[in-house]
Formats: sequence, structure tokens, C-alpha cells
Amino acid sequence: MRLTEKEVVTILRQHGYKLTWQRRVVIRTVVSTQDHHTPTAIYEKVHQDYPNIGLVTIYRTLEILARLNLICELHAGGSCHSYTIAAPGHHHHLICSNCGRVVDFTGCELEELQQSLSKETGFRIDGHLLEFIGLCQTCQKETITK
Amino acid sequence: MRLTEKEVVTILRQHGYKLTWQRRVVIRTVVSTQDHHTPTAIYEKVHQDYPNIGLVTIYRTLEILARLNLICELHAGGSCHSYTIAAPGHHHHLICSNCGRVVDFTGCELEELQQSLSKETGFRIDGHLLEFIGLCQTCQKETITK
DNA sequence: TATGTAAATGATAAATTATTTCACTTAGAA
DNA sequence: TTCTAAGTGAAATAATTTATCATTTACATA
Repeated sequence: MRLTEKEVVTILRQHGYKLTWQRRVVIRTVVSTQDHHTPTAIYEKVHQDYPNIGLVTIYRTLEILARLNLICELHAGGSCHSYTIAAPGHHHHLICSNCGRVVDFTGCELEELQQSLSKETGFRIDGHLLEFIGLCQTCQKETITK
Repeated sequence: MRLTEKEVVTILRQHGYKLTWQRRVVIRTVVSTQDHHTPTAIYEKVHQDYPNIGLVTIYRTLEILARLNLICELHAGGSCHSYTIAAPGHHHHLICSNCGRVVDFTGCELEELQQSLSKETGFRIDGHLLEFIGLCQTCQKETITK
């Protein structure tokens, strides 16, 4: 399961960050869909209801949330400053290239590969980035009917 | 093995693109190291020897090379418009987060995972992005001695 | 509940990064 | 050598991201 607004807020405060309405609104937006969001997209969405919010605040909030691993940065498909709400634990993403919907999955089992890579190259491997890209069921149907 | 300057040039021409000295210089720069390069980094490097070259040309050339899969875009570590010379066939990258050195590897064996994911989610999966990030041997030593 | 203070915000400016336009140049085929 | 479509650089513009700073606010403490 993905983190809820409440959980994100709690963790944010546990780390000593203040809870402003601006931060709450950004969190709510990211949590509200399974899609990924760029800073500008969030700004435009939020700005409709809260015209006083500044774009800079969106950037700053996303930066904090990303640092605390409460949101995840995506790369395959769309902008590279594109975030989705996180799920606890080690996981990866399956992304729809058409609608931007993101599905989490676990169990990548790359430890063996990582070990042999490390042995062969001498690298100290600290992490990996794994994303699948494709078309979700809905978008497959839409593509067919077009 | 990675593509050579000659191979890249040949494929470029096979696709009907003209070979300008600007393109050759960009290709040469990307091929010359195992690192990844941003458009600006290439521009600054190239501009020393060829002050007449325009930054736009770098962007355009990189775009073409990427479309022809002659160079690969990287995401983990550094800018997201960051490219390294390609190796033929399906492969992935192991990136040093300190010096930017890139090592290719094959054999990710994600087909099984991809199939089960596709079955569970109904996605039609078209591809994946896999990168390992870590420290190469040289940078490990440097970090220790500091 | 009122108050003090560090943290956070928005406005502004500025720096970076990326794209568009267009007149001029050039690679390469004939 | 000539011709022409493709490519280039300069400049303007757009988009994205970061820095600065006076003002505002969350929230701990009294």
C-alpha cells in the first residue's frame, strides 16, 4: 500500500518540519492520484484552489518529501522531475506511457546480479533504478478503438 | 564493446543524415570517454577547439544520436539529459556516482518478472530501465584516503 | 490563550536549460 | 562544378530551477 496523507504528514513532523497549509495541499495532490506529477503540474492544479501559493514552495516541498523518501522520482516516461507518492519498503514502478498511471511492485531480486557485477567490476554498488514502461489496460483499449 | 566513432558515423549516414564536422566532433567527444555527458558539458569541451560551434547543434546532434540508439540516456546520478555512447544489443549501465564513469552489462533476466507483472496488472510492457549506481574502484580509494 | 522565535513563504530576480525561427552555409548527389 | 535539401549559428524566446530577502506563520513555551 501507498502512504496516506496522514502518514506523510506524521513523518514530516517527526522530522521537525512544520506543517503549513501549503505543504498539506501539495501532499494531498500527490497522494490523490496514482499518476506522477511534475512541479509545474502540481502548481497549476493547486493554484486553482489556492491562488496565493508560490511555485517555489512546490519545489521546496517536493524536495523535502523526496529526501524523506515519502515520494519517489520517476524517469521512464515524462519529465525527470516527476514524482509519485511512495510505498513503504523497497519497491519499483510500472508506468503507463500514455496516462502516467504508476503501479508499484516488489521482488526485483537483483541481489545475485548485483553481487556478480560488483565482483566483476570492483564497484561498490549502492543502489539501483528499475522501472518498467508500458500501456495500462485502459490505454490499450483506447489505442485499439482509435 | 561500445560503438566506435566510425560505426556511429556509418550508421548516421545510412539513415540519410549528412556528416558535418560539427556532428563528427560531438560524436568524437561522446566516444572518447566512458563517462556520461550533458549537452552543456559537451558544448564547453568542444567549444575550446571549435569556437564556432553552436550549443543548438549539440542539442540537435544528441537528439538524433539518441533516436538512432547510438547513444544512451542515463538517469541515476547526474543530469537527466546525460548521454553515453551505446553498445549494440540490449544492455544496461553501472554508473559511478562520483566520477560519472559508466560500465555496460548485459543479462538482466527480467523476462520472468516482466511476465508475471504483465499478468497481474494487465499492462502491456514495452521496456524497462535498469541502472546500478555505486562507486568505482578508483573513487573508493580516493574516498578512503580523504 | 498569548507570546517569542525559528522556520517557512512569496515576490522578485537571476541563472540555467531547452526550443523556435530564419537567413545563410554546406555536404554530397548528379 | 553546380544544385539543393539538409544543416548551422545567431538571436529571441520559453521553460525550468535556484537564490535572496523582507514578511508571515507554526508551534513550543509560558
